[in-house]
Amino acid sequence: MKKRAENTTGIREIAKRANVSIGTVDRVINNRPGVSAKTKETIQKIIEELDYQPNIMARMLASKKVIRIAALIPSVSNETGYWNAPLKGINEAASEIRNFGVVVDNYFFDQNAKQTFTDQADNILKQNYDGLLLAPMFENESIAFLSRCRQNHIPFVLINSDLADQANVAYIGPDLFQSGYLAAHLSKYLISASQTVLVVNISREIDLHHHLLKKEEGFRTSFEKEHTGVAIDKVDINETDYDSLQKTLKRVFKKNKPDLVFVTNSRVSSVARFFEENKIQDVKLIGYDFLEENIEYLKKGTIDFLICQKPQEQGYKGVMSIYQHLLQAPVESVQYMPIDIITKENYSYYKN
Amino acid sequence: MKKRAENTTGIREIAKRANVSIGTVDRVINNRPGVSAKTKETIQKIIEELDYQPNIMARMLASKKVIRIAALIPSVSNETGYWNAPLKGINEAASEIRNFGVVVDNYFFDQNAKQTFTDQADNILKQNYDGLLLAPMFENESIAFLSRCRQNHIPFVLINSDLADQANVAYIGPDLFQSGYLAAHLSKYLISASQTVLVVNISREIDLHHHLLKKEEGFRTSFEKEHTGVAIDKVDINETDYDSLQKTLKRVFKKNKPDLVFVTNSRVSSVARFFEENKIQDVKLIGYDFLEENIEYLKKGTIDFLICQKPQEQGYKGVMSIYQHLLQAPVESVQYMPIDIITKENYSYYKN
DNA sequence: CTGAAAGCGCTTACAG
DNA sequence: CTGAAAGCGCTTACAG
Repeated sequence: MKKRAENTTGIREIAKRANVSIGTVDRVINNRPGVSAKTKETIQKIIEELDYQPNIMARMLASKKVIRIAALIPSVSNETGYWNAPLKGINEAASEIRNFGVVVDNYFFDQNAKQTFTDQADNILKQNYDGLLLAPMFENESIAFLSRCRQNHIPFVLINSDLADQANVAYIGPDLFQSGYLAAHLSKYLISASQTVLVVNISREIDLHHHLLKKEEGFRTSFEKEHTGVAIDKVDINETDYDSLQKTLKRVFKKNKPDLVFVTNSRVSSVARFFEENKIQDVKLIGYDFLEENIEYLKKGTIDFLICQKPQEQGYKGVMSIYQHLLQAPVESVQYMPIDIITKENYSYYKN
Repeated sequence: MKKRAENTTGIREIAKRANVSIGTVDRVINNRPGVSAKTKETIQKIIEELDYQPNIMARMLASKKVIRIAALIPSVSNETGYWNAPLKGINEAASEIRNFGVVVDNYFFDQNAKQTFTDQADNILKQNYDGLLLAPMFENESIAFLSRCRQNHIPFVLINSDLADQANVAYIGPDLFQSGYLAAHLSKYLISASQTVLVVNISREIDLHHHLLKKEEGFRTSFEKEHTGVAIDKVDINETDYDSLQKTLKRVFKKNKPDLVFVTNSRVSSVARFFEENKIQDVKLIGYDFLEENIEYLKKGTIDFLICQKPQEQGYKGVMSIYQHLLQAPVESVQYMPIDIITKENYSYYKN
């Protein structure tokens, strides 16, 4: 390896040109008070001329600072292993930047209990982190939390589902509306005009899981726009255990059996199980996420296709984005994930 | 931000415990000669006990070293813009690690002239880089080049197409065989048994573009394995200009018109143009890569689907992998890209 | 074979 | 408002 070229652009060079000490230069670079307007100006001019870029390594070393990032995401439940993937991405990013003085602490909440969310939010605020990565599953609670983060000048990125007007550094995740829209578009290949579609939202806190509703909205819009004459019913299932789900679906199917079911999240495998146990074979089924249980049903043909949006990458990029921001580097504020279609034919090639 | 905890694990602490100077500790950490076997051993023991991890930032700063990486990839020709995407990924990675004393130099060669490849290879070897990123489009020339890299102890990663037994740090790109295999699998939905398929390889140096042949092999294997009775013809087109291509295809189609054409690289748009100009509408068409001209034909329905394998990510991960390796971090040695299927329905959501 | 000193490009008290 | 000194955790000559 070669030696770095003689440094003629450092803080020392600036000091020499401005006829001041490096301490003064440091003050204006870091916007610290105690510099006369005049010297400040001359120094800034020189900085521009030299196109000075601070040496991040020297800075981190000298300041002995550690960048502390908190990540708050749902815990992996026995109902769905989805959050394994974002967590993996978060940990991957964390280990890549550990060498550069960054610590990432993971916090988890139960998607079925919003109290656990607010508890963890309080926890995080007490610890005074430098940045936050959040999966804002509960809308109102998230908004309250983020408002307190803003008060404490803690920048944050959002992953998995978006929240409008939160002054977040970045959103990394699906375009929820488009995701539902594409699902509808593909559905049109599976059914014909004037058939019936059923949208199924499964969540104990549906009113709070705004992201499900955005997907539903995109789904409906696609059908409405193209005037297919397809009728769209919907059902919200507020209990996530299989028995409750079965009871509800039985009732709905008895009343009006659909030709296609669109499940707005990863719990599509429960519906597939319902199909299997009740020998329902003529109903198409679409849902979300590359989970082992979903893939099983995809293989068998019970599920027709799954939509997946790179959950691991969301975690990885989420951490990297907040880190880049804390390093004062520019960060793309909206990073939509691609909308991947998983079928029986290509699932074995998919990388989560 | 918090102060880093009191450092009780640094080189200084090791020196104290071993009753030596930090210079000696440095020598054993970096495997430099001039340390007695005995002190070396005691120091190593302490390093293990403390689970000592060197501070990369301090190391880079003190050594004034710059990590220099060369990237050698095809230039963007007017025939195909494919290599824009990997280049973008390379540059993205380069700018992310520039702060950490890394310089990435890009070199380009003309895919239609292997001389330009060997010239650039010579160039790179003269400059004594610390690491190399290579798209080994020309098989024999690449093998010769890499053998010289090994002699010079320059580690390298391969992207886009693999080469066996080269002792590379990593391969990042498609599983070529599987890519062709999946293409064949999906083709079966477009045609029926006992129809005819034509494989088209377009390249001025086909014998050297081994990666096209690997895709063809996967494609054939899939059909053979499932005994569909489909007949597979093939044609190699050695001139990449449209007129030559048209002439050849006209001849082939006259003799035996296929029901489906599989183009093994991104030049599928030329075949689409041929279809269009000659009013061929009943032949299915499959090819590679998310390029503007390909997407145009996909929209029109001339191309049925495209296979795409994250070219930008290949460039990004290629640089990051060689960088991690030079930092002594472990790197996954085979990183296959997902095999994405692009259709009229989902192309607008695809991220290259 | 080993040690002591200087320095990498910054930041952080402290002194004036 | 400004400067001089010490130090971050290493590496690099140089001296012995």
